[in-house]
Amino acid sequence: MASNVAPEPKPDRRTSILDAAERCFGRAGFHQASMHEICLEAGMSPGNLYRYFPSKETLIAGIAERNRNDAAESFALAAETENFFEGLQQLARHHLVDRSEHEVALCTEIMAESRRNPAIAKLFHDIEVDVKARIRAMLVRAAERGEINGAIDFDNAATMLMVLADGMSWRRAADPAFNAESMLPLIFQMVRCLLTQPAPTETTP
Amino acid sequence: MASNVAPEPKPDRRTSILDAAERCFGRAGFHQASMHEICLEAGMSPGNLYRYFPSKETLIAGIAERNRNDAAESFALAAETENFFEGLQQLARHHLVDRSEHEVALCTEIMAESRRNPAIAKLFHDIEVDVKARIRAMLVRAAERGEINGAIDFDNAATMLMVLADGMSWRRAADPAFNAESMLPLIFQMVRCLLTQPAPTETTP
DNA sequence: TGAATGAGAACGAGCGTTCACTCTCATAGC
DNA sequence: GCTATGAGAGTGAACGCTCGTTCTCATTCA
Repeated sequence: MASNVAPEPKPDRRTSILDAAERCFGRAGFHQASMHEICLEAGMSPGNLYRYFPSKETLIAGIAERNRNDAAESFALAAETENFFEGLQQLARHHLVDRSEHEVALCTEIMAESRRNPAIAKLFHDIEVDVKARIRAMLVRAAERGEINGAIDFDNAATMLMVLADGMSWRRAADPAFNAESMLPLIFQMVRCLLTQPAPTETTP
Repeated sequence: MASNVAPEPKPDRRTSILDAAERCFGRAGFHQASMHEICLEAGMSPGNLYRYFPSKETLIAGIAERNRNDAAESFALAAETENFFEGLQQLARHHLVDRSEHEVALCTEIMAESRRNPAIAKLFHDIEVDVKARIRAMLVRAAERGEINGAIDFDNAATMLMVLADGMSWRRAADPAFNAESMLPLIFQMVRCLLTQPAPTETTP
């Protein structure tokens, strides 16, 4: 991380700018946070900041990319556990409970932005696909080990787990007083049911 | 709802402006849609539009209020069914599947805005509280009828249902290709489990 | 010395908003 | 019947301001 081979002389400068921007964006939103504000937060003049990021757009993209990559990475770690439900529990705690309010706020911002900024949308979508593939792989492995029902639709089940995670995120964003931890037992009750019971008769009345 | 006692001569003008604003906001976001754009969409000059809404802020608040009220209202209707699971199914279809992509987009915008605009936050929170109370009442009534387990924690269960709904919303927002309808069977499998099975042993390891 | 690094005033564009004005039309006065 | 009156709907150029960005110039370091 410290010494790059080729042409990245001081990555710390860039990350500290991203840190400052993240604070401002989380506080005020992508389009209400001004570059002056970010410069102030980063302790840096506009002229200098623009030597590291050529536009506000790239700053937004940088934040979004870093945030999404962090999520995907933390995910990859927990996906490697031997016991499926234990891995899932660890994942849930990290992703649903431990995240700061600030991170949750940033997520809502990225989400809203990705609906109108194609570059962000692509980033967002690619990582979503990656995460879903990982969850699916976790499920398949768990089924092979006999931990969950092998007859379920793995794609739908993976999507459902993402729905649950998203729901917890949105709830945290909507209500600062929401106690994510207290919901975990119910979440796991439902997930166990989802993954171990036979699929319901697919009636669509 | 109507603030003035007597002289509300042409409410259609206000709603048609709100309609135009909703289209613009959904397309570009609250802070990237310009008043000029909204004026154009409404077929009206800025000067005239400002006779109906004194600021962009009030326009945003108007949109958010209308949107939230619509959601709460559609909710109140379905909550009155006799059979609990039937009412829930109807509610789910209306709220999770039938909503247009545009409405979903607007929701992400309102959510992001409510994290930094206290007026919107209050609006948002009040309606959330109202909806949760309604769901809770539905659950209590269902328990009295013996449709669901009477020993569950009604508050947590109501919150969990909202988590599910939020998750579906967010998933739709994140992925335009997401097929909400195909998830309904799984949702209902999980909800049945949540509401009819005994609560899990509350281990927090 | 020369390149890298940094500062901060300045710029033009675009924003939300205002203001001076016109148009429309029902009523009043003759 | 015809014009004067006045109130409200509607207009759009213009304003002040803030924004993202750039430019010029200083400082630091090797």
